[in-house]
Amino acid sequence: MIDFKTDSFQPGLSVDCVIFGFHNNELKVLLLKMKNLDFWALPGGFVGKDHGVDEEANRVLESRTGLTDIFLRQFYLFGNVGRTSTEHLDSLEAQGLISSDNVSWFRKRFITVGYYALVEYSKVKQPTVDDISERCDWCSINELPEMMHDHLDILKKAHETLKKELNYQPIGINLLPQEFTMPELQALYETILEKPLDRRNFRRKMLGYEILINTDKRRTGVAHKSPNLYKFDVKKYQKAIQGGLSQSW
Amino acid sequence: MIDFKTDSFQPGLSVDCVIFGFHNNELKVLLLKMKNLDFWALPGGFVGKDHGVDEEANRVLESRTGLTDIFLRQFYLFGNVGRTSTEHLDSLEAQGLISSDNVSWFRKRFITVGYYALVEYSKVKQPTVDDISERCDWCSINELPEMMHDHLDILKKAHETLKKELNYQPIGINLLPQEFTMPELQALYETILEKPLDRRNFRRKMLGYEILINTDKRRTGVAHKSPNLYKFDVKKYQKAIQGGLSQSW
DNA sequence: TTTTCAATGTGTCTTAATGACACTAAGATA
DNA sequence: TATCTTAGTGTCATTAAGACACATTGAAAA
Repeated sequence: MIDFKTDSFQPGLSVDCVIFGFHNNELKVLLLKMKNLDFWALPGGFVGKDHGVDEEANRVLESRTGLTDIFLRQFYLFGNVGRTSTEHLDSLEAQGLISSDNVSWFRKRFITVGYYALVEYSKVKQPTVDDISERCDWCSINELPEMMHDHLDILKKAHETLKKELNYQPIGINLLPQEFTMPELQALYETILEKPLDRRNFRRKMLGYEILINTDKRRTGVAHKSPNLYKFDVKKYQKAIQGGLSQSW
Repeated sequence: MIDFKTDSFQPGLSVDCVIFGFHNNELKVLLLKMKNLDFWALPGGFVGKDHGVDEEANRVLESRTGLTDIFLRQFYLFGNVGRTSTEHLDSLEAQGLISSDNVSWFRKRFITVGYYALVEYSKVKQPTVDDISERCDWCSINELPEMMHDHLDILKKAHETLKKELNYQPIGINLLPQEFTMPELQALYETILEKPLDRRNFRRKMLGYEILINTDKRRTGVAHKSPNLYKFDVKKYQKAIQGGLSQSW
């Protein structure tokens, strides 16, 4: 149960984080299952009156993953009037997940700022539940459960934005382990873009960015030719993010 | 003077519009000069409790330009704690531009949603002032006056966003008159991108998009060869905006 | 031990897009 | 009529992208 008696939050404003991870060749999102209810929500929070919105997004991310200094980007403000579901609020209230003191606070019209983060799946500590959620799990974006309010729209828009960002900047340093193979990197791109890519052309293009370092090690224990392990050249990677990769003009 | 006694607005939330126009080969922005004060502000508004944020942005745009159905896009939420200037608020108050009843409302921590619009300069009715502004003028983005709060940051970010958008979608249908010449279109691109482009390559690329219709008319009265007039093929233009122009993946 | 299998690594050709670049044409003005 | 300024146009070279096939490796199966 969250208590707002202190009135120390910006009213009608929340932050929701779409936390992407990559595992088993699937793009996953970290979601919370509401206690005793059949819908899930994006991890979110409310913005303290003396805290920046970015700050709150980072706090949410850290509280759910234990990670700091992570790629996290604001992508949209969702400000339609009907974006919250009164049915869902009814359910939360019925389950006692909103204190009676706070009911009016939660019933107000809310806008929410969407952020998306890219995190390394294996680095996320098995996320702990809180007062209002009974599970915090990775869900494949291909099999999403029913979601609270407009959280599905938020998630979809985050994914769209991510797809677009791939045209401007490299990706992977936050989503993959330190060392990875070219096919793994390709699988990540294919998963995000939801389409297959040519192996040879992908390799050529990716190597052309000059952000990869060949570690001269190989991944062993696979029932086929052992692939080469690469890591990112962090400096060049950052520079590529700054400067943007390919611009049309 | 704006009165908030009704308390019918989302507290601590505003909308600011960066309204771009193109005139004399300069990119211009519509700004308001605060009455008797030496700083200017983006046209903005507050979000009614039962109105969507997009809706309010459209209302602001229409109230300042008289135009509806205009390209208008949300691009960022500005949510830092210190983004409003107490000095500026002091000045507004000293000038009596904020009613004493509303002082506390305005002094609250505010976040603002940035929108940018592309409008045809000549179609904008000479904008009327309101209670708190004494002028509403087009300012060249190269010679901007001192601006209120973080409005310069907002403007800069809008311009950046616009530059990026040029990679994805055509531009001009909202900024240029119905009929225009290729050099005029090029000047628009050069102005937005802040760099010169090769005439021949620009023409080739632009015609390659297949969104232009040659009207077989010419612009007369110029002291040199009269250039051809083009117009946009609205259907194809819209389709190009939907589908995006060039994607790297 | 050998064979099989499944995935990896690699190079070339073709086509498309981009960048660089110079001359002729038109129309008003001097 | 000459001049001046800008518009219109085409080619070559370079780069990026798309399509495509075969040899290699290493575990697992035979």
